[in-house]
Amino acid sequence: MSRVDLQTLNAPQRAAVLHDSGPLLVLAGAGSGKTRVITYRIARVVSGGVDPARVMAVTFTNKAAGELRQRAAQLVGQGARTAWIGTFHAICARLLRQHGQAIGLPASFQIYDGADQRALVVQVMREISLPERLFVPAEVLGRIDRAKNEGIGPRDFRGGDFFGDVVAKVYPAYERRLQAANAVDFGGLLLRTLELLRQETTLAEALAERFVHLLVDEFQDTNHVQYELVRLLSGRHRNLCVVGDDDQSIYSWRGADIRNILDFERDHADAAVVTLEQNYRSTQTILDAASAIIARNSERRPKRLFTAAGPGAPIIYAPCEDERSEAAFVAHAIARLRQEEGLPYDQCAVFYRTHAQSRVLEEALRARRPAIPHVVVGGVRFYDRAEIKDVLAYLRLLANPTDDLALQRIINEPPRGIGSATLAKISEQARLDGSSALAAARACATGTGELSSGPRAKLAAFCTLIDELSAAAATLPPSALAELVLERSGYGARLASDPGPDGEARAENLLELIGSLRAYEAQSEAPSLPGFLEQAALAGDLDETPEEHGAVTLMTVHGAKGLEFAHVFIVGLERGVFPHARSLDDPQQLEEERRLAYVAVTRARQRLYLCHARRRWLFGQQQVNAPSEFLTDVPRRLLQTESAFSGHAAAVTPRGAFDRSGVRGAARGATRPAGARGGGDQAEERWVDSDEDFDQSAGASDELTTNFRIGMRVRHAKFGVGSIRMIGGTPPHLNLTIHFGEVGPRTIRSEFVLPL
DNA sequence: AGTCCTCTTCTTTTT
DNA sequence: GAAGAGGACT
Repeated sequence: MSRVDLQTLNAPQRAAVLHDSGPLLVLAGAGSGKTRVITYRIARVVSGGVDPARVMAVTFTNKAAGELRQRAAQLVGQGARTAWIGTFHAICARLLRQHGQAIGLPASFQIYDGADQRALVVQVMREISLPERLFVPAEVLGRIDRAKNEGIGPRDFRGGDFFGDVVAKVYPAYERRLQAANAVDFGGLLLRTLELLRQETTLAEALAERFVHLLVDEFQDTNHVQYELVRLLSGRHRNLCVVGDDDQSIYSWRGADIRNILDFERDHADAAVVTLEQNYRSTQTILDAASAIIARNSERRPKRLFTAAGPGAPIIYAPCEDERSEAAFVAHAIARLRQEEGLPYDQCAVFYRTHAQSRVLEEALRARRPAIPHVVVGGVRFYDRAEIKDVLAYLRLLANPTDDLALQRIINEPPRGIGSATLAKISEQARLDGSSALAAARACATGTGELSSGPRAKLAAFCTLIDELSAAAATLPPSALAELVLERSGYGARLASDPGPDGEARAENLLELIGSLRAYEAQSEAPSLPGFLEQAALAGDLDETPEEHGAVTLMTVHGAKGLEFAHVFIVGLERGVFPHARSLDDPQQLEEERRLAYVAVTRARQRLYLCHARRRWLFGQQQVNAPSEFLTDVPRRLLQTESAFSGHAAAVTPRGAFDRSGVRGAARGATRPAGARGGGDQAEERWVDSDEDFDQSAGASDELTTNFRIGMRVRHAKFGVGSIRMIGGTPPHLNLTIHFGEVGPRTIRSEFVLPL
């Protein structure tokens, strides 16, 4: 291993790299050189004589896979190219393309992304007349996805509860539709691969024989199906190296099961375990803060990060009046860093819990005198933009004529006079014939059905268009085909004739699409339309992180995993924002939020800024939130408060005052006629308005009053306004007063005193 | 059939 | 505050 210098590794890292054979668990704390261990290990295995083509390394994101591939190539040279390095989804797609026929999947199958899945669920629900008002399609889909992640196919799915029984009706129909469209969804890529390996045991054995070494990155994020896949593929040689950090498990909502890493030793009795605790990234101060946050979780392997670096600068705590001054603070601080320390912008990053928070920050960065260059990573995926999806739908239909979803998307896009009435006839025809929508459209256009001549001619014209394009698809490279689609469909012309402000942006996006098609053709060995569509479907929204662009990076905490920056700002540290409101009443979800906070904090190398806003405009409403517990968990000695900014922070909400206009349900509900449609029923909302700065709250006074609104549903009346008082003394008591709004002349009000 | 407007709903995180 | 659905109007 010529270029692998073991001397640069610390003892446990070296142990992990040199571990010979058998299962290996590497518990890698944040910033402990995890990627290095993986790449060095690959290099060592290869230099030890193993054919790189017999090494598989699996990651979760395309970004991580790309980095791994690149760094492996640096160490082993071009031979690394033949190694199987990719995301679970990409590797499964590859296996299914090669061998999927055995389970009835044509090699040209399509990959449906989240949007496609949702559309499909809506269709199925309409088909079996499930009211969307009652059953939210996204939740139905969520349940289906969860089942898939747990390895439960449509046949094995049992509802178990009221909602589950509804899902049990949708799931099989949904799966049938997928099959009919020759499509596989994200979960299906994994589940069907598992199905394939279980059914085709010869194939499974051959693959297990082939892959001498299997490495899995971010093992804490594996779900049950992924775990099984790994188990099967590594079953022959048992050289399974899993790397992960239970404290950084932040994808349980996607089916990740933290138990996979916590129980690895139980499942592999002879597993070697290496723990990497030395951190090479952050200052001790930052690590202390991170430890203080994560220490409150119960489900974790105890470990303690340490660093040889000194304590470094204190963490800046910035309480702000509202989200705008919070954003202004961030912009101000970055500008100052730039001015006083000459810090490059790309050394700074701002993390938030949800994408919705990025807007204010962008505005604030743009508003500064010399505007601060910035990049927002993630958000709307490129391939999710409407115009891109439209053109892709044409391409998909050409690649796969049974893709009904694609047909429906473009049959009247651009408008060509084919409306809902015609569409209904087509789907009726498709149902009668048991054919695809495109075939049914052809039948309607040529047959003597009850379609009147006008629509029929329009439909015929559309069919001719598709025929013409399919003929071209046989000979043209994908990029030329896309151009032809734009030209012949009239899509390009329509876009050109629409010079709206974002019309230009959309035209640009289409050019970029053509560009990415060309890039794909240049870089791929055997470019094909299905190949490109696969790449597009599997592309994530944060695949390329432009760190070299000299710009401040704005992203969600989820997007930040695996990255590091010299200066990190975490904004919106408020109860209800981060931790997210939906996690507040579930201890397990709260633990995940905590891990998320841990991930955020450990991204910082030198300086960390923790911000929160007292008031925030959210849901189009002014809200008042208490500081996040993740903030208050950080020991005071690590913090330096910076409230001098803009003077707003000094303003304290008068005790007991509560802006009536902020009371959404009470104000609106009162004016709404009784018995109006029940659609307005809201999910529960809660947040707390604290009068006290959290800095002073502990011990400073024995009485603390906060106002709050609580949401509850009592028939159609909702929401209360109230106050909560902590009464000192031993034992301490809570005084809870709730106004349930006015009913006629009466105020409904309740008061409780609760011992703690 | 298409367009425009209003009303409603919903907001986590993503391969 | 945005996007989607549904309704009314052209």
